[in-house]
Amino acid sequence: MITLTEENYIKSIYHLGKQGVNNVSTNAIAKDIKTKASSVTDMVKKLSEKGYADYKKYQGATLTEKGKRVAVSIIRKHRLWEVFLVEKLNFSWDEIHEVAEQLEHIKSEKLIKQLDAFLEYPTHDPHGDPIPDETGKIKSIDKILLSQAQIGDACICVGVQDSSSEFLKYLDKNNIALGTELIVVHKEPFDNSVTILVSAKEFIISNMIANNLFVKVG
Amino acid sequence: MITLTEENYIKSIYHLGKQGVNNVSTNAIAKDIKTKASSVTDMVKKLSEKGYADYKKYQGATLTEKGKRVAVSIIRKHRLWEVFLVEKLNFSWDEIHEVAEQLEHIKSEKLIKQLDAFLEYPTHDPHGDPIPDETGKIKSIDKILLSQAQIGDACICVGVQDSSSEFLKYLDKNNIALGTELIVVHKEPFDNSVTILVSAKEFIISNMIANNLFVKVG
DNA sequence: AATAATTTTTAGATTTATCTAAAAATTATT
DNA sequence: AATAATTTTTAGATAAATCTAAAAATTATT
Ligand SMILES: [Mn+2]
Ligand SMILES: [Mn+2]
Ligand SMILES: [Mn+2]
Ligand SMILES: [Mn+2]
Repeated sequence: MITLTEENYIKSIYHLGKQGVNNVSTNAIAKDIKTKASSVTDMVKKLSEKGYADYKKYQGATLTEKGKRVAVSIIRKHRLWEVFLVEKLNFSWDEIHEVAEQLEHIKSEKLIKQLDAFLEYPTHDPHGDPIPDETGKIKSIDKILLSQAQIGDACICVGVQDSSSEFLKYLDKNNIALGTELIVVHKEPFDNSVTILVSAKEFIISNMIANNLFVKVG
Repeated sequence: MITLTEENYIKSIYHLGKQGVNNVSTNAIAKDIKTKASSVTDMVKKLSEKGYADYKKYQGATLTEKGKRVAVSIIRKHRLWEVFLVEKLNFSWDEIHEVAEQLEHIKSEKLIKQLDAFLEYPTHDPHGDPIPDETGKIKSIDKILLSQAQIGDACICVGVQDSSSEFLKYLDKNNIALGTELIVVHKEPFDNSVTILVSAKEFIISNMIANNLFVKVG
């Protein structure tokens, strides 16, 4: 039996492990989960005992294959529920994450299988993140951060790095959604802001925005 | 903040309070929740402190208005989710209860409002139980147990008392569903079994079955 | 290489929900 | 009314997840 708390730690280790180092530090998990390092040490020991993680003192944690399977399964549920909320219940993309954080822990094989079918096997969630298939396979498209695009590049928005409500509302306000086409007109060396051309209008976005928006070039 | 455990106790007190006495006994709750009486005493004290229940030592517990509102809200969620599982995800009525037990605790006003709309404001769940409206109002139809029906009564099945998988599968196997029409042909005084006429065929059901099937006469 | 700063772990408490065993109160039976 | 049976409560323990404060180990800086 795996508890909700254990699931959240596993998810955190998975996400942090993706973005850089394999051995995820105690402090990194603590910050992510909003708990104290001492609590993380305890939990990471438990996950190790249960076979979900490898852990040696002072060396951080990594997920075992078993742990990874759990992580991917939770992420699959999370993203399918997000699709459901947007497609079927008319939520907007900035309102879904918190609800999906709860729904991802519902335990029923059949539920998620049927939900997947009901949504007609979506491949990406409303934030552009790929949905792992039943076997845990994740096929990610090649996307780059808008901040990495070159002047003259014609891009399509395909995802967000940060899916906080504040950031998503900013994009809504400025008519940027997934699928929106844009051209990089100028990159200001001084502050790394980017001038983009969206629906025939020029528009300047800060480096922070450009650093959180994924695009596909070409 | 109300915990999942507190919600389950409140739901139990509500259900037990309906079926008979107002002051629900410690033992009754313990049996229902599958816990020990001593645990119930502790929790009932806490619910009382938090204003969800009235409790005096050795006198059992009743829900306050606040407690009742919580109970009805959980029941509303439970039943809406059951409708969703059957109508949208092709679950059968004997598979939904356990999943709904989990889903009923998801916290999001908008979620349940939108789900209700998505399901087109259903009035009853797949077991024939009424779904409380947004304000908490429950309009129940007048139904009786089949065991109470008289010989010659033409009935329509409208609900089940017991919604265990075993009972529901029994009904499925014998082609009895909500909406099925039947006529009471005979009531055997010796064992209280009931002979019914369903789709032009006679069929004997035990008293136990007749005691768990709700019908509308006329 | 020694010292300082930071990170991580340990030790001990706390909170929530549970349990067992015993005591107290209530209810039923003689 | 006294005794027996049952129900309910209390007292004390336990498990999960958290916390604070202090100790230990690691990493960075002089
Ligand atoms: Mn999300
Ligand atoms: Mn997402
Ligand atoms: Mn149910
Ligand atoms: Mn039901």
